[in-house]
Amino acid sequence: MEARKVLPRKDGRVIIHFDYDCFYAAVFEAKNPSLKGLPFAVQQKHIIVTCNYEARRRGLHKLQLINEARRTCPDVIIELGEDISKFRDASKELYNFIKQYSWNGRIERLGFDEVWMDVTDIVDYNLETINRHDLDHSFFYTSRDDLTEGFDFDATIHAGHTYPKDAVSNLSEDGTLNEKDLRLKLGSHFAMFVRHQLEQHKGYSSTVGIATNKLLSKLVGNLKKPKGQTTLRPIDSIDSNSSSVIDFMDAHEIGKVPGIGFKLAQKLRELVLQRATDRDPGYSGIKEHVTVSQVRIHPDIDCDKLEKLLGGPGSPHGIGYTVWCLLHGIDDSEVSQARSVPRQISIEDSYIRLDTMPELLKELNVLARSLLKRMRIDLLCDTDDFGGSSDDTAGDDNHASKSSLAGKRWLAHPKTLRLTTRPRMPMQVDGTRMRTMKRISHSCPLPNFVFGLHESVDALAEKLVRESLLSMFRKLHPEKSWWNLSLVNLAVTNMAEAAGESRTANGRNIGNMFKRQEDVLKDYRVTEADDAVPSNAVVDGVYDTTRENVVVGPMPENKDEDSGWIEDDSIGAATDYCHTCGSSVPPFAMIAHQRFHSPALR
DNA sequence: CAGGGTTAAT
DNA sequence: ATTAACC
Repeated sequence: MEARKVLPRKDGRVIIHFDYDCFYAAVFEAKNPSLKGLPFAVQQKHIIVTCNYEARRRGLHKLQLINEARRTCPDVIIELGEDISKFRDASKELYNFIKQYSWNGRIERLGFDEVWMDVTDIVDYNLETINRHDLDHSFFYTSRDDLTEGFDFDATIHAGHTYPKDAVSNLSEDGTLNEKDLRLKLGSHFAMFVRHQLEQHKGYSSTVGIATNKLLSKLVGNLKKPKGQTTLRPIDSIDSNSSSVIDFMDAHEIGKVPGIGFKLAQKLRELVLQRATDRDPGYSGIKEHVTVSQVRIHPDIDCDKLEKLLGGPGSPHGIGYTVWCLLHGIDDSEVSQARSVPRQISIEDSYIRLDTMPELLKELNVLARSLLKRMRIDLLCDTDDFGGSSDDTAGDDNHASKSSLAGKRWLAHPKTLRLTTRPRMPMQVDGTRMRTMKRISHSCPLPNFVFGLHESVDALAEKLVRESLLSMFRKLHPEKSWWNLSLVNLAVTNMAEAAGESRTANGRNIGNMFKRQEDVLKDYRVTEADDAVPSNAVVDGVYDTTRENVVVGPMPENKDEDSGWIEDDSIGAATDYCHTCGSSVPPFAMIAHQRFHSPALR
């Protein structure tokens, strides 16, 4: 390994990061706009998960206890947000909306309320056509195909705010630096435009950051929190003695840097504060505010030392180098391509107390049902009807509410089923409870019967619990050990995409093209500018979307994996029911089943 | 370190 | 197959 000098940041890209403002609250407000002026919060279990800005003005904040919130603001309106399906739906809708403005498909979601977009290609295209002698009367092309689509803008300035606040605007005259700056200016105007479309057509406001990589774009957006946008201009002095990026990163608390989570942050703090962050007898609430600069300045900080400190069993290789890069604002990770199917589907719930078999079985059934429903929503698509639409006209086939399943096929088959629990730690002698959030999990092949569309979700869920989940649970919590769960999570992972899979066409397996449903955008006309929008950036555009969305990616290599899932040979017709847990158990297995219960009951 | 997740990298 | 990290 070489002693690296300043390996330069790559500033060749333009990345936009969107963050929808108080998203959960905004979803409720979109449906019920009268909430907007009122203090409004969304509750999950006993906490406020988010609240709108009116509520924040009155002293509420995220992750606040309900009681405390009501005391602080008796007028607050609270809605329950434990069922997250509407948030998921809204998130997908907004994501798909933004995606229409992407040319290269590099658009990535993080959680429900954040999206990155790599607009390098769009910026470069516009850079080629822009008139450098009349920058303040520029036109931004938002479509390659239709040159009437776009908006007027002033390319001499950034849209919105910038990080070096009012940086030396035209400091460098030598092409390269200005070119960098110009690219980000274009990016900022495009960001303003998309953000504006979002607000006009979907009713959601967002906060955005524009920079040359994912890390910086996300962080810089935070500077103007509600409804703002900020561009980070990478300005390095010629002698490398000063850098806006370094300055920007330096001020951050170490744990605020994306990619440095709880554990890494703790280790870095220990390094800087020498060995005493937590559990320091004598001190309880020390200020453990360690900044990026403190770590970066620290003598023991180079890639190798960091690797020794942070690397270990279970950590990714090269973590030291990665962290070193993050501290310096370097992040070469790509904005990932939009995917047509998720990598994983999981659902979970948490419990105050879950320590008996009947309760567990009930909860497993509930979770399994939701999981199967979600699989049918996210993984099932209409089988291609060739032009002549299949009876989707008036004739609702026999009342069938399940009619929708008729012509459906699976876009992907998850191959793995995973059960995760978070055991509640037993009480200690002093009555305290070792706080541990650790999860444990067990996985197994997902039985193929779950893909059957003729059986009801309820029936399939029961079968899944009986034939897979119970034995998995037993491996996580072996007999003899008493358990009390604070969380149960069920997931299907390891998606095998079924691209050209054709079981029906014997022998004939023509590579089938499938076109994604195209979102049909009506023509839009924008008339209003956002607060932060400079008046000259008012956009006036007409859009049409004939976006081809070809699914690229590895061919499915569909290994067998279909054809005859062998039933668990020990499962016969279940005729008896367990008196303890109520599950149906084949007679020959009842003895073992009972044994399963008894030691657990102490 | 709350709650209901998702993703990436072992 | 399991965990860390992120929202």
